[in-house]
Amino acid sequence: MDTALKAIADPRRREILRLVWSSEMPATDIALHFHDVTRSAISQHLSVLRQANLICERRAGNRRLYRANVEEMVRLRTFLDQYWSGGLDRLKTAAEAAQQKKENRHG
Amino acid sequence: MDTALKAIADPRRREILRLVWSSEMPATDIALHFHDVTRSAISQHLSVLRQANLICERRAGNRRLYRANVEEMVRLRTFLDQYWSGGLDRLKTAAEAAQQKKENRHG
DNA sequence: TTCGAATTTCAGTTGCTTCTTACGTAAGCA
DNA sequence: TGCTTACGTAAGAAGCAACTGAAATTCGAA
Repeated sequence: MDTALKAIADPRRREILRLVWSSEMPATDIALHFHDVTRSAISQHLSVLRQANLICERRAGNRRLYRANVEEMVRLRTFLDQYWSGGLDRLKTAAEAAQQKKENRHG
Repeated sequence: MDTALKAIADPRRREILRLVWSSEMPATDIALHFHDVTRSAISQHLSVLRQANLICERRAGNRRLYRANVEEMVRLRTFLDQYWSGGLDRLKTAAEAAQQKKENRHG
């Protein structure tokens, strides 16, 4: 989970995921979207995403087609949601406790 | 936003945020929760979180009290939500397009 | 088999992250 | 004033991350 979080912390990798979310795309096409780095760099980003299990690779002849692993993306979002809602729950509990205290003082 | 994402990509920093989410806590107490690193390391994590605007600092005499910047946390979550829902939207559009194509073929 | 295209992998550089130890500083107390 | 507590900051080690350019791999085509 930590690997995935680190993977999406990079804007280039988020952009790659965006490209391959709704349809698969060959590595070259992905690389063409980035004018400031080499293909090699993109290939390495793809490798990071693959290790984080955030993309799937399919070979078709000469090419390698990538697409986002939506299941894993959803799992990551669930993890984040739980993290946030856990925090908000504690905040709520703390607010209620403070309220209780106040009422006790004034009652 | 990127700074914030990188900040929460670290499990120790997520744990710190969890500690100070619902109530403020002095640096020493925060550090005491971590038995495997020095106080200095925690201080540096706090500095990373502060630069990401994810925590607020308040000085009280000798001490420095930290608490999560909930507004910023919410903003970060919103950003992530938009990222995900953007992806799911594209996925939906792509699925509909594929469906349309299929119907055209068969019609 | 030989060539070219698509793509990864390797080697090397540069810069960032995380950590430790040591030091600096400000507030509070004797 | 001098000591202690609660911190941050500096300096340096070790490891990791992001790149580039060159070499290797793998497939399709001639």
